[in-house]
Amino acid sequence: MVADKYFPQEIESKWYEYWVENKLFHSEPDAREPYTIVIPPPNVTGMLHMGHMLNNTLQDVLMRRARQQGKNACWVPGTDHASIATEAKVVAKLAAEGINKADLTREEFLKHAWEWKEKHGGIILQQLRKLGASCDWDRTCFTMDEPRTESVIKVFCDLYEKGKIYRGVRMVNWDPEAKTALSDEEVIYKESQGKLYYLRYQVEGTDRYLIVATTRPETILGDTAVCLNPNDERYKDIPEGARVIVPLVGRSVPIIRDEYVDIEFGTGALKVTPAHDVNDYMLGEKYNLETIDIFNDDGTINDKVGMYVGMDRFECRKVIEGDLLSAGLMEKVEAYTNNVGYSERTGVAIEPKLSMQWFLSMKEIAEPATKAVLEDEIKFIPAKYKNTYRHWMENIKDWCISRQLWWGQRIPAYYLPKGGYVIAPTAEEALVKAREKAQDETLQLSDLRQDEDVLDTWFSSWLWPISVFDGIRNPDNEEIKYYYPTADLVTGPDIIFFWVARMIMAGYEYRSDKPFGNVYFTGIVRDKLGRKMSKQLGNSPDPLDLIAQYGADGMRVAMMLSSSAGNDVMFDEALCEQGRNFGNKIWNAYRLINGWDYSDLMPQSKNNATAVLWFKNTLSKAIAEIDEMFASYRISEAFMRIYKLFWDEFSGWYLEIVKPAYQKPIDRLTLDQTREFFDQLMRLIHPFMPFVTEEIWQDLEERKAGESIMYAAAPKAEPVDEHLLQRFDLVKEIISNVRNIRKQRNIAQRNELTLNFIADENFPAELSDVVVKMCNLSAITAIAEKNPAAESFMVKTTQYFIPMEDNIDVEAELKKLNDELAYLEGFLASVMKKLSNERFVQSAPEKVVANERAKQADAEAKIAAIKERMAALK
RNA sequence: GGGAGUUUAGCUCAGCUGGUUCAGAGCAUCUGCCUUACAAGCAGAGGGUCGGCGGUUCGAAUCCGUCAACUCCCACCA
Repeated sequence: MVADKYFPQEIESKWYEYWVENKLFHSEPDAREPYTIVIPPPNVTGMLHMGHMLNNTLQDVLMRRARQQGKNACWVPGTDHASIATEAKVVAKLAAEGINKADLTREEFLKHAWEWKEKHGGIILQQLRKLGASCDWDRTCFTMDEPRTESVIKVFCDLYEKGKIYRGVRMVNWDPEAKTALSDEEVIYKESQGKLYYLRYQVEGTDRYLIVATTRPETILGDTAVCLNPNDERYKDIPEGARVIVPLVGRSVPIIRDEYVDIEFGTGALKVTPAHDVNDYMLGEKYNLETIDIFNDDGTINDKVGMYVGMDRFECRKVIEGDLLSAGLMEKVEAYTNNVGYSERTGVAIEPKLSMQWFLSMKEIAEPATKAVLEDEIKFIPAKYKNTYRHWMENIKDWCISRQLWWGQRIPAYYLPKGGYVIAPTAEEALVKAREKAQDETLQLSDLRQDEDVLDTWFSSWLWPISVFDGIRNPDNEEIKYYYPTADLVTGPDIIFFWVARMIMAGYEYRSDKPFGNVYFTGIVRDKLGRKMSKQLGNSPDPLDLIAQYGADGMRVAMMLSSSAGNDVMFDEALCEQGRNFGNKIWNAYRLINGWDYSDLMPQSKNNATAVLWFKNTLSKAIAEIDEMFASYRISEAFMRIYKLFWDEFSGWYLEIVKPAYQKPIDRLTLDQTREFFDQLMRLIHPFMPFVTEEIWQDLEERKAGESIMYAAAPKAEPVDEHLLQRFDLVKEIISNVRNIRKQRNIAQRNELTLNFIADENFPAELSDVVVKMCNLSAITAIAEKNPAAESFMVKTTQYFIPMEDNIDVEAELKKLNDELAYLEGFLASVMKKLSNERFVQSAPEKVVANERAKQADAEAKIAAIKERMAALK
């Protein structure tokens, strides 16, 4: 017996515990077909936000649906160590305690970091439970736990041995806040308002000045050339080998000429700072220029040049601007908008910086991964992301995988005392290799120095679908063979390069197989004004508050209601309310049938038999459509179909038809069939609303201990009697017409009416009991002639009359008929226009033409009937 | 600068290979109802030149061209 009122909060935690206690989420390899999803691991110290809600609701729907289909469903949860983000948080926390990271040893810092992880880590997974996520918690992984770390190190060593990992000095994106290199993907370009400074460079030994435009005057400290376009007429007179003096710095640097310089931009003269600009770096390489790195790792000026030492780069820009002005070396300053790269994690402006980093060469590894997506071996939903993917993959650059951080997997490179390094998974193995390499058996562990850097977080998570089943360390284990490749991946398009593409590469590199069959891209959750949800705007509701208020089921419905694949979700709290209301509807429908008395003696009425037959077909038809929608990943549509099935067709029509009169019993057969329908409906709804459906399903019958709707088979579609459904639509239309007349004439439902009709083939005689009940008719009888003293209406070609004791409003009736006539004549005219068009009759398919002829006949019959009726009224 | 996508009712979106008067759904709105499952509800109603223009076709929301607006991705000329 369920409670009177629907309070989701009262049932949800109960069933979640039940599922967990009975290990209903747990999966082990067996004979069934596997269905696997690996969770996109959230940041270990993160908090749940609306994006997680959307993402995990979808995954849970897919999981629960798979279980209903008899698959062995396994959803692997876990968290990501998120090296930069987490390290930044720990640094900030230590700073708040007055501890400077620089004063700590690596070991001390990591101790703090692990403490932080133990304290905050996994909160997010606890939160997911509130949503009803059916993850196999026994399998919870962490990208930096031991098996995952060993896998990462093993892969690093392997790729190194394959010659795919190399070390070198390159221009990288430097984050002066986190003091680490970033990959290209971690840099976000934003338009910013800046200035374009025109600086005066004196041509050495002359009075002439070259005017050079730059957005970054502070980098003059690192200037090692000025570059002109060889075709630039303005500078033809400047002799080869001329030099200029860098303003303020006084350094003499060569003038070089290269077509790279855009004659149109600025003055056509470019200052070259090879250490601090990617393009300048390439010029520097080409012309063998000196490289002067003027910044410290934190973005302050170093002592290389001996000016402005210790000053922050932006502070320095201001000061230099003033100094240039007062020295008369500034021609002018213009407002200028340009794109500046910012760190995705810390938000500070990126400083291009030359440094020694580790790279993974991507070209080869990308090939099979590109092919897999283009050939639909892996399907993207929606498919439009295939283009994005292809474009990136075909222009892929090497991946900078080293980070100057401590929180992460330390690069297994060990430097020898006399130069050179070896790569090995452990220090002991490294020592063996080092002794061999150095031809020195006396080398000790303490002689080796391990690389200080850690690996990019994504270098760990790209292995996720494999490493969670230990498929890197033990490639032949039973689990990886059973669960891999996984079925679906649900994630956001923002990490298509960071993660999705790289998982595909790792999949082919390490399993020679795809990591997943389908990638379902969700959109971004925005507020109802279309703005991204953000902490600063304060427009991001706390999902847990919403769950507390509307229930997890309501929350899940809200996520399903407006999210077709790849589209952003405009979230509105009203959607949660709608979800909760639907839960309430289900609850009350169940309370209704649950409260019915039944009688074994009572035969099933024709009315009830009809209703049961109709709903059986309606249900089957819906199931077939829902199956189709799931198959094409139109999950929101599937939900909406179920929503309408339950609310309109089941509650609005079926239950109203079979509902016994007050305090009257229902016949046993109808009751049983209704409860069976309810059972099926609960199963259909369960993937979307697991809690309320479990509560009711458990109440519907005595269940065995540990039994759950989660494993009740999905309802199957039976063949549908379309003719019956069409005939029933006539019934609905008749009922609706009668209701309208009642309303217009203000006749209460409890007052019986008589309904007459002029019989023809469009009168659903076999279903008429339903009309009698729903319209509260004393009788429904055929008459031969029109009844002028009656309200009338028409359904298809059949005319209906409700005799009225008082006079009917002839004027109004005529007007009604007239409107209808006008409509039908217009309709007929449009049909005739087509049919009289020879070319239409010739070129249109037969079916279409036949259809038009049928419409013609139908309209003509109706028009005739209306005209007769009008004549009778007059 | 290059590319992709979007534009249909007040809002969020369906509308797949052109063909029913094809212009739909949910929500919101309006009207009438506390009818003993549910007012978190029931019964009804209104609401759109399918972004603009042009073309193909017997026939266009649907195909083509063009213009406009918005969104996103990539590149990063100082």
